[in-house]
Amino acid sequence: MMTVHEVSKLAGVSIRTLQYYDTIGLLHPAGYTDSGYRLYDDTDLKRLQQILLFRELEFPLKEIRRIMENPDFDQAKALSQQIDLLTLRRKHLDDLLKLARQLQRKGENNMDFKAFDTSKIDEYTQKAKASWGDTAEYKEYEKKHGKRSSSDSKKAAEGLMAIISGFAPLREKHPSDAAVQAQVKKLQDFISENYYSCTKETLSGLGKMYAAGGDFTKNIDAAAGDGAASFINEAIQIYTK
Amino acid sequence: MMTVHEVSKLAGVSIRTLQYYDTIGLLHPAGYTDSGYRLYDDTDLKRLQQILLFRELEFPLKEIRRIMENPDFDQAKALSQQIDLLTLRRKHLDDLLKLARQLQRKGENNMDFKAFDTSKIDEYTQKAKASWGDTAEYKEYEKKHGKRSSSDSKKAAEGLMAIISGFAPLREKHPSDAAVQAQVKKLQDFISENYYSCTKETLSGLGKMYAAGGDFTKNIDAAAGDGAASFINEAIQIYTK
DNA sequence: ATTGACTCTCACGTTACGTTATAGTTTATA
DNA sequence: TATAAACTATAACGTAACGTGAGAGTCAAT
Repeated sequence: MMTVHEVSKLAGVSIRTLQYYDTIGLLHPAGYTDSGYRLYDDTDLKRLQQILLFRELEFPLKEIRRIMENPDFDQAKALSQQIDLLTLRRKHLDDLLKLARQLQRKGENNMDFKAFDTSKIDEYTQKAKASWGDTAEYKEYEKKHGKRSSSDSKKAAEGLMAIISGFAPLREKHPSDAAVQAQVKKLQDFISENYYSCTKETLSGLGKMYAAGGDFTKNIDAAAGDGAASFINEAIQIYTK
Repeated sequence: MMTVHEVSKLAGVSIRTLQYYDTIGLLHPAGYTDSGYRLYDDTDLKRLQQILLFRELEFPLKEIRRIMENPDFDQAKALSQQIDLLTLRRKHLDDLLKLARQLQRKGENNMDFKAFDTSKIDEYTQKAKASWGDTAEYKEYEKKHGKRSSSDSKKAAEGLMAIISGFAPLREKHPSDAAVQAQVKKLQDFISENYYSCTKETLSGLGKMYAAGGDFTKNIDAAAGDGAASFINEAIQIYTK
């Protein structure tokens, strides 16, 4: 059993934060002393770790609580999503870095704000949140963000997975093989049509995310065989170079 | 001249945000129509871009204003620091990703919170802020964070640069050469003693930052010759593998 | 028994906007 | 030319996640 001070030191959060998390019901300590001092155990620490991961991804504390309160909360699933989101964020940082370097070199104008665009991250975040039960909020979101009904987006997702599956019979070839590369182009075109303009750069980022070990990796490997995500990523990296 | 709506669309910020930035004096539009509508020009857009970069790095708006108000505000210097900070953040994300993957694999406990530690980022942020004039706040910060007086830290910095300079005569050799690798080890030991425990992993991250094109790159190249930062990074990457 | 280091619970302050509410302005259309 | 549709303005209150004292017990060591 650890005191607030000890947990604070170990986890790098303030004592006030621990107190706050207790009062809002996000993280109750395992117990209290007679005099009301908080006492944390290992389970609490693990929970805190989860919370901090969500927090790094800028989930509101209320959301985090809702997600973790859920009786069918799935730690593995959460980690999967967190990995996807972290990968997206890394991509975002890379974009910003590139912009900064451009500005540095050209000293002059580069009136580009695409690097600040977080819509892809936001979208995945929304989906992730929605996958944790609250159907009401999700419908709300769908209504707000255009009419693409969930049946439409399901159809799009199916089309995407069909293309992904198309990689399965190509697995024996080299990623640089013409047939494989053609399939990559198919993928790019499909994304451009159904989601957003998919430049080579965007595609490269997607490839990395596919192979990052999160939900994407799982789904892809399930659809096109183990190791498929990694294979596709290799093909994409060749294609985009 | 663009309206709020147009700027909002282009830059991906809300109209409210533009209004707010105007009232707090962070970004005044170039002019107003007779009826009080805001009108922005290209200069404003460039300024907004700078602001957004600072904001991505979680600088408080007041700080951003103070920095950019400063008559000797140096855009190039700002970009340099921003690059360093973005690089640090990327490293931070990589750490989190690694932690998440570990948790995913081992399903079991990995009671490690080092990945959440942002002290290096915070420290550099403080230094960056301090370099923009406000000596009062900086002294305050030094007082708070232990007694390492600025003379002490200057001595440490000098020691570091001495080691960096030590790479200069080795530039003709291959990064994997024993002499070069020995120098890398010297560097690691020095950092461990004077700053923080410098694992191979930490060192690898530092190497990348050295070569990222920001302040570090500049200082290193100035001390040990052009291209030195990149050379040192290569040596580090070999050493840490 | 006292001191110094911890801890507790209020309770107000802060940042960066989101969100109405109310009202004037400009543009497109009938 | 009237009038709706779309845009913009200020004002003012709401929110999230704590930071920062204030005032008051608690615990470990001297």
